[in-house]
Amino acid sequence: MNSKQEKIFTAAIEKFSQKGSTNTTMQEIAETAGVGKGTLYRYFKNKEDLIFSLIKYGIDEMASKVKEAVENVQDPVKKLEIVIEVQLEFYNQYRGFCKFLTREIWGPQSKFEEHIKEIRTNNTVIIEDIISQGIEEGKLKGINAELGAVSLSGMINITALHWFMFHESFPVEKIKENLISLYFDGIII
Amino acid sequence: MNSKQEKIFTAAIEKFSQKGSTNTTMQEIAETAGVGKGTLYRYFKNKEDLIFSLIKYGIDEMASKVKEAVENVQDPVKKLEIVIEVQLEFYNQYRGFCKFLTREIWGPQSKFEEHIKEIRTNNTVIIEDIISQGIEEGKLKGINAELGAVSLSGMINITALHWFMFHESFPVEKIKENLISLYFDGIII
Amino acid sequence: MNSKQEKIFTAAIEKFSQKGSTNTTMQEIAETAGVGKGTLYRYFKNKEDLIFSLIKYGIDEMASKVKEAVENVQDPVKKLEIVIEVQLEFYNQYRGFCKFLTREIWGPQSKFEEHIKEIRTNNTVIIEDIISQGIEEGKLKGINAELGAVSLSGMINITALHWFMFHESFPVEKIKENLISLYFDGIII
Amino acid sequence: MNSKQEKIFTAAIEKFSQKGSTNTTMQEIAETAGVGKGTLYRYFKNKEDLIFSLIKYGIDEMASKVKEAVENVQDPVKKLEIVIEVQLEFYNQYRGFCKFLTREIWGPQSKFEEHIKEIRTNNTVIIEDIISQGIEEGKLKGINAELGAVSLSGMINITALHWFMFHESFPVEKIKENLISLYFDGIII
DNA sequence: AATGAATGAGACTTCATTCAT
DNA sequence: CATGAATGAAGTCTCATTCAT
Repeated sequence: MNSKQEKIFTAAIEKFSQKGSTNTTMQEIAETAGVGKGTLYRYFKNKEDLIFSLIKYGIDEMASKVKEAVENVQDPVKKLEIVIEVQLEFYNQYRGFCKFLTREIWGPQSKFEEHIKEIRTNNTVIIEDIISQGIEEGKLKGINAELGAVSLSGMINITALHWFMFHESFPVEKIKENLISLYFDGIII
Repeated sequence: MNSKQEKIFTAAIEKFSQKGSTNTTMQEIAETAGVGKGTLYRYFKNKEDLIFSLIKYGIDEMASKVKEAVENVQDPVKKLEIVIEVQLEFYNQYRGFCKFLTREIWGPQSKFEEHIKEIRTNNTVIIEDIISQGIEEGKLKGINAELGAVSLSGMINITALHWFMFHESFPVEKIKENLISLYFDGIII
Repeated sequence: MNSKQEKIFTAAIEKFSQKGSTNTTMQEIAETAGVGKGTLYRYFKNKEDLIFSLIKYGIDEMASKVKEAVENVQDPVKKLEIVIEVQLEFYNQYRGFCKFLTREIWGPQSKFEEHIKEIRTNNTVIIEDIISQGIEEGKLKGINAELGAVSLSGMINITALHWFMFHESFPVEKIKENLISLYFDGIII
Repeated sequence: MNSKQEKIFTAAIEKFSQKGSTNTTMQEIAETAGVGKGTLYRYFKNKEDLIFSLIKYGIDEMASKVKEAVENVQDPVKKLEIVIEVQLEFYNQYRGFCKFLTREIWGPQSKFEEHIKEIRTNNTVIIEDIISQGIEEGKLKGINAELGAVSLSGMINITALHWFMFHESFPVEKIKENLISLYFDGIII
């Protein structure tokens, strides 16, 4: 990735996570990134494009990390455990992005609703497929796979966000254990 | 509640849920409510106050419905079932509010962060208390009660929102069953 | 006409005639008119709308003055004389508008080209009709009426503009005589 | 003339005639000319200089064509006929320049007002001198020579522009005949 | 010499808020 | 009390110009 674009991305996430995308001005992003205001518009068509690119970049990044981690694992139960672990780690490492993402993904997407749907789907579908596989193999309960995937997504996302906002520390290991216990002892037959 | 204030609330939720609070102008709210722009400022100090009042009103409303429904029930397991049911029903009935709330509650609270924390806590604490009670009574697993509460909250909220946005219908009964199955068979010993 | 709109019109013509519409900022117009910047946008959708409204208003004004002056005259030659006189007087009285109009009417109309054509036509057609009438009555030479109308329009407009820019005074009477002599002794049989 | 400068001139006229000089960016001109943006600044001090150079180049070109064509002619009436013919031909051949010129020459000259005056004068004075000569020789009416020159200029310019904008074809011969008839039978004793 | 990435002044426009009616 | 015309701070975006390569 281009180094200047990277600086802009980093600056944007920092600001967006602190103040929300709507309350952050392009001016602020430029200053934080250490570039001129006009430079932002060389790399992104407009503010909306910058936001959308960030969402896409972040989700794709997370999704690919999850895919990679799960690739050579066969057991769907083990796979789900890895999903939880990787996502928690990702959120922990990129807390700003986590905050930013949660807001934007449920926001009024107006212009790029379709893209957001697609992006969001890409992420959820990974989990959904694992659950479907697990159900077929008789290792997981026969619940609605989509609902199972969305629920897990929501649990992880909201819990992480809650901890970032209400607690000083984020004990990934402890939270992971709890979430797995909570989600597994129900879903495993 | 004053009738004019109610009209404003209704109009605001309608607009906020469609376009987000930042993309909604006071003008639009006034027009939708059928009152003059200046009138909004008789009932609310400013836009921020209107947003905050809405959040508070909505959450308090939901919390009081939950409290009321749970009041005379002893069994914590039954209580949790009721929580899920009541919240799903509430979101279903006030879909606009559900969308609005999810965005705002995780948004950049800037000015009234403390109030939001308090409000959000009020809601989560109900669930947390039920879980604590259940653990003491030996009916629920000994997980971290706060995490259990936040997880449930997230599951319900995100799942509801997902269904509103990706599916035509919202089969409350079916979703309730699935969520209960998912959450219960794990948390119940 | 609304008094504030009139103030804006006057201010806009003053500025536009001095610096051209593109080099005049909405800020300047607001200041000159003694109103707030936002007020401009209560009366006009945007800058383009303001420019277009001015053109339309001015041309309609001039056309209606011409029509009125010519109404009860029968002789087409006398009519043409009146046209020249009225237009010169109009340009003389509203020099700023004359400058502004000449630039805009031949400018890159982009968005409202069709409207401009219509407006410009409305004005030229009055002269064209008089010429056609004169030809039918055998009092004017059988030249192309449209060309005759456009030529006269151009002569008047460019001559007026030239005098405003290169001479201190604008001797309407003298110029009128010269133009009539020039245009008449050719067109009259 | 340098070949790269010529490419820039051609590109600039094309764009200016289409969108007006203010609505054309240096970027666009560079792209159309097939050179880098920075190169424009090797050949012209800035955008204003480019515009001014174009005006000067075009008018000088036209004026020299007129001068050349008129050089060995004695009769002032014949001279005027040639002026009309040459200018119409010139406009017809360089329609884009005709549009561009008409706008700019009457535009808000701000920075180079004096130069424009000089340039414009150069052109008008040729006609003015012919008229003066004709008056002295007793072949033309004793009207104000400057007004006669400006009027003819205006007639030709505006008529040409009108035909470019409102009609598909530009029948030079027909228009020439009409203009000569119109202008001559009045100005010739 | 030629290029085009980078810059930032400045333009247009929106909208929360005020206040005279 | 209610209204909506008026305001101007502030935001997004454009584009002439510079300068390192």
